[in-house]
Amino acid sequence: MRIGELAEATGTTTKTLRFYEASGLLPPPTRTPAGYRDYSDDATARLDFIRRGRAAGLTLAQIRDILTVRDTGRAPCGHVRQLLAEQLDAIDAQLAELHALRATVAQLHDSAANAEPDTCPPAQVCRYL
Amino acid sequence: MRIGELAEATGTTTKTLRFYEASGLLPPPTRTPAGYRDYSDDATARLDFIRRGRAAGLTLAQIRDILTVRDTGRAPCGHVRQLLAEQLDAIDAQLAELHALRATVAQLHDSAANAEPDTCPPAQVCRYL
DNA sequence: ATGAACCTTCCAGTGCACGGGAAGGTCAAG
DNA sequence: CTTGACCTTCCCGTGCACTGGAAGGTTCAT
Repeated sequence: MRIGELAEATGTTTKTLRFYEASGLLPPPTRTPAGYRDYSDDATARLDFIRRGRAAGLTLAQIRDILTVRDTGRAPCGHVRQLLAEQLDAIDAQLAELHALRATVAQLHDSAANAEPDTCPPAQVCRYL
Repeated sequence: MRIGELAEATGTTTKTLRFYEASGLLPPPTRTPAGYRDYSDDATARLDFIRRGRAAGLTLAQIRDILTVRDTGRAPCGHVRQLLAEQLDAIDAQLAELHALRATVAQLHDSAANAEPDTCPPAQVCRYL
């Protein structure tokens, strides 16, 4: 498939796909005689993985590290385990912070929802936050 | 308190404090006769709020919106509730994605931890990922 | 064979959240 | 009265993840 089709299929842009290739996230695909990029089907799975990682806040460098280990396989297994453990720790830390923020925002929202409309007259400071 | 003390007290830098002021996150403090910034104590609480939001992945623009509403208080209460609800939704979506990523990374890590060392001979592709 | 819709490389710019460092003013200690 | 640590503004640089646009080649339908 050509770059435009892959971009369409994965909900991204041709610009981003070339950028990912230059950044080492996508392996250089084969080319047609005219020089067009010709992607195989597993590119979509790879891009889905990248998209999931991005949506969860991983950097491209982190995602590239995981993919590189997967691709080369020459890294010692201990290194793979360590890398995955580090990613798990990072994700857990992020989850903890996100849960904490959710709690405070939820509390603010509850007090705003439970307040009487009359307790917030115009021209007075709104103390929901 | 002066800008250096405030930076020290909140674990940030004078550069960041001036940047926050220019970005509308911190109100311009009073000045000493010499032109030095002279912060009141509630600046530390405000910066703690900013720090919590940042740690959880909110942008400065989102934090500024919340702070602006709090400061002016002239926004209708419905707007405040809506803003908080949107933040909650965004946080929940981020949490869901982060949980999903955690699950896949945890699975990879488990299979790596449970694998026999001998099943990963050198020069063979490591299929932990 | 011509026009639209693709594709190529390359270079430059964007938005975010700062950080570096210059050039100069201020303040307390010795 | 000088030294050093602070402060001021101003402007440029950085890293990340793209995004825009120029200049040109390819493919395909009409």
